[in-house]
Amino acid sequence: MSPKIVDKEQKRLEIVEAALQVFGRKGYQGSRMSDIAQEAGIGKGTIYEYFNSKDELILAIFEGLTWEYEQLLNQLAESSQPPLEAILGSLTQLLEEVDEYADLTPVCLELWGSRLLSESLGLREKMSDWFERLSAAYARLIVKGQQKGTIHPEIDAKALARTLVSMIDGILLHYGLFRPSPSFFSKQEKELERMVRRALQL
Amino acid sequence: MSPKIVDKEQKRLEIVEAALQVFGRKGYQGSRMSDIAQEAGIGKGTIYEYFNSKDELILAIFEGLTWEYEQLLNQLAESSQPPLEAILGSLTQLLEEVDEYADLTPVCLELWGSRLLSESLGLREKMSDWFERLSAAYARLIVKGQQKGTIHPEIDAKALARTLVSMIDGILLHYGLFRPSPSFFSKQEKELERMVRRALQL
Amino acid sequence: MSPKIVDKEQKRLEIVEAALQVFGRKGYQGSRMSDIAQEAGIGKGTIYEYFNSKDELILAIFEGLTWEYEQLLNQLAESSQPPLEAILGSLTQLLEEVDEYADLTPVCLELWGSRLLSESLGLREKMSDWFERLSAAYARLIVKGQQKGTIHPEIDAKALARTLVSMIDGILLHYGLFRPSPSFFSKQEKELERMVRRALQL
Amino acid sequence: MSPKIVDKEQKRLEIVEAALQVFGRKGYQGSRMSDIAQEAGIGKGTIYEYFNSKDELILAIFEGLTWEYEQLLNQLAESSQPPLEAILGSLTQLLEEVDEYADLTPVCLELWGSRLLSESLGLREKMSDWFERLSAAYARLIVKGQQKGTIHPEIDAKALARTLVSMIDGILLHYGLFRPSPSFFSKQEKELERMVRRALQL
DNA sequence: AATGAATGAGTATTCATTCAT
DNA sequence: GATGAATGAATACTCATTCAT
Repeated sequence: MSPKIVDKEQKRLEIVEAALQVFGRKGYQGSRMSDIAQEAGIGKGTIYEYFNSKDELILAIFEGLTWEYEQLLNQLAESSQPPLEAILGSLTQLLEEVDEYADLTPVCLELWGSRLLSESLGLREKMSDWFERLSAAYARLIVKGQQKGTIHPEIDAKALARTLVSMIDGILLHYGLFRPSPSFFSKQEKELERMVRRALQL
Repeated sequence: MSPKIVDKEQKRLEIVEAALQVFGRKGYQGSRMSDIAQEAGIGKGTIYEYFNSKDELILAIFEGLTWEYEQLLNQLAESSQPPLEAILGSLTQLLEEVDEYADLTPVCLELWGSRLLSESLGLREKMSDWFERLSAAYARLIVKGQQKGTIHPEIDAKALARTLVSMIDGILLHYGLFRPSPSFFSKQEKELERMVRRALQL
Repeated sequence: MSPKIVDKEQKRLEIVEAALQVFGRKGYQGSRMSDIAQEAGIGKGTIYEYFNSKDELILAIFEGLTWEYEQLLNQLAESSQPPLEAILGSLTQLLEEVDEYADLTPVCLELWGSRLLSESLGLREKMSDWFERLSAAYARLIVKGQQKGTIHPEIDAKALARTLVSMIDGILLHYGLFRPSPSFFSKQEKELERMVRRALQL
Repeated sequence: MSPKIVDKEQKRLEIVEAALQVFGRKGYQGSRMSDIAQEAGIGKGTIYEYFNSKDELILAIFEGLTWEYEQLLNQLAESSQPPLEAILGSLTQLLEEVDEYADLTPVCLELWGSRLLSESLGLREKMSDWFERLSAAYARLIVKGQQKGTIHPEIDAKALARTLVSMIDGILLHYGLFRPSPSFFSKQEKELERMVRRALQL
C-alpha cells in the first residue's frame, strides 16, 4: 500500500518488459543479465532485487502468458455460442492476438527445445498441461455439438481436438518465425477457418 | 576410391550418428564435444579431423534431413496420383516416418529458437526455404486439382498450402515433444486426413 | 551529555552486540551487513551512521576485548600476591572467563588467518602486541619470583613467559572450537595448573 | 605406467605446490585461481584438469599434511622409548618440523575459523579427529608410564594429554603467525621440554 | 536521523578449439 | 591420422556501500 510497494511492482514489470525485449532480440542464452539491465536503464544488481535468477525472470514472463491463456480457457468454457462457433471463435482469437506474443516465439522454442532449461524450469510439463487443457475444452465442445447434431457424429472428439491444438500451435509458431505479410496471413486465417468448419460440420 | 577415402566417409558418418544420439539425449547446448567423441568411441580431437566445429556437426545432421526432405519433394512432383491423393499421401507419409526424427525434435526447436545459432548456421533461412518449397508443391497440386475440378475452386491455393505446412509441422513437433501413444496418434492421423480431405473436396 | 549523544552511544553498543551475535553464528565472511541490521532491528543503512565499514565493526568488537584484556594486565601488574600465585591466578582467570568469548573464537581465527583482513585491520600487529605485553608481565613476575627464591632460578623468564602465553592461547582456541564438556575442561584446568606450578617451583 | 600418467601426477604436484605458495602469500579467500595458474606457469583452465574446484585444491594440500601426521602417530605408537621420552620426543619433533608448515599456518586458521569453508570441507571434523587421536596416543603413553612408575600417578592421563595437544598447537600457531627468532624459539623449546618433563615426572 | 533501493566490482567455472606428440 | 592435455574467453551472481528520500 505504501508508495514503495507500488514502485516495486512497477519496476518489476519494467524489468520483465525489458527482458522480453532483449530475449526477443537475442534469445535466452544469448542475452546477458547486463543486457537486460541496460535495456531497463538500471544496474545489473538491481535485477536481483526483484528476481533471484535469470530463470526466475523467464518464469515471470511465462506467468504472463499463462494468465492470458487462462482467460482463453475461461472464455471457451463460459461461451454461450453454439459449439462450432465457439471453437472457430477461439481459433480466430488466437490468430488475431498472434502479434502480442510473436516476438517471444523463438524464445519459447529455445527454452522448450533445450532439455536443460526446459526441465529445470518445468516448462515441458507446463506446456503439456496447457495443451491438454485446451484440447479437453475443444473436445467437450465437439461432443456437445455432436449431441446437438451440429457437429459430424463420426468424429473422434479427443483425437480431433488434440490435432486442432497441434495445428494451431504450428501455425502460431510459423507466424512467429517467418512473419508472413498481414494480407497473406489473413488469407491463411480464412482457409483455416473454412477447413475447420468443413471438417466439423455435418 | 582409395580405402582411405572410404574410411573417412565411413568415420564421418559414424560421428554424425554419435552426435545424433547425444544431441537427442542431452540437447545441443547440453552436449559436449567430449560426449560425442566418447559415444563415437574416438578421441575428442578426432572429431575436428572431420568437422571444423560443433556447428558444422549440426549442419551435417541437417543435411541428412535435407536429403530425406528432397526425396519427399521429388515424390510429390513426380507423383502420378490425382492431386488430392498426392497431398493426402504426402501428409500420411510424413506422419508415418515421424518416429525416425522424433528424437531430434527438441534439438530442432532448440536450434531453431536460438537466435544465435539459428542465424550463424543459416538455419532460419534454410527452414524457411524448406517450408516454402513444400508449400509451393502443395499449391501446385491444389491448382491442378482445381483445374481438373476435383478440388474446391474457391480455395486460395497458396494460403491453404502454406497453412497445411504449418499445421503438419505443428503436429510433428507435438509428436516429438509429447509422444502420444501409437493408438491415439493413429486416430489423430485419421482425423487429420478426414479434415484435409473435406477441406479440399468440392 | 545531551540525550542525543546518549542515544548514539547506546545504539552503537546495540549494533556491536548484534554484530557479535551474528558473527558468532555465521562467521565474518558469512555475515552480511543486512543480517546484522536485522539482528539489531534497524535498517541496513543505519549501521553506516555509526560505523564506516564492516571492518570498523569488527574493530569495535576487538576494542571491547582489548578493554577486558587491559583489565587483566592491570590486575597482574598491581597484584599483591606472590609471583607464582599471581601467574597461576591469571591463567585460572583466563580459563574461567573462557565462555564469554568462546563464541567469538572461530571469528578470531578467521580474521587472524586471513591475510587480507588481518593486515588491513592491523589485527596481526595488535594481537602480537597483546601477547607480547602479557608475556612481558609474566616474565616480570617470574624474575621477581626468582629474586625472592620462590621460582626456579634456571628458568629463562622471557622464553617461558612467551611459551605460557602461546600455550594458554592454544587451550582457549581448542576450547572455543571443540567445546569440551565442563567436567573434562575442569580436569584440564587442574592439570594445567599442576603443570605450571611444578614447572615454576624450585 | 605410460609417460602420460607420470606427467599427470607430476603436474598435479606442481599445481599443489603453486597453490601452497599462493595461499601462503595471500590466504585462501585472497587467492584467485588465476594467481595459482600463473604461479604454476599454466593456464587457468588447466587447474581444472587436475582438480574439480578450489576446495578440492585445498583438500589436496591438507591430505599432504594428514600423511605427515599419520607418520607421527605411527612413530608414537611403535616407539620403543620409555613413555616420558616418547612424549618429549614427539613434542620436540613437532617443534623441529615447524618451518615446513609455518607458511600454511594462516591459511589453516582462515579455513578453520571460517564456518562456511570449514564445514563444507569437513575440516572442523577432520581437525577434531586429528587432535583426539594424538591426545589418545599421549594418554596411552602416560598410563603406561604410570604403570611403570616413571610418570606421576596422580595425573589424569586423558585430561593432561588433551591439554598437551592444545598447548603444542598454540605454540605452533604462534610460531607460524609471529615467527620468533630461531634463537628465542630454541629457548622456548627448552623451557617447554623442562616444563613437560617436570609435570610428568614423579 | 533513518532507511533500503540501487549499484557494479569481483571471481569460480565450463567447454569448444588447438596443437604438440 | 589420432589423440587429449592445455587453453582462456565468457558470464551469472553476491554483497558492501552509497545516497535520495
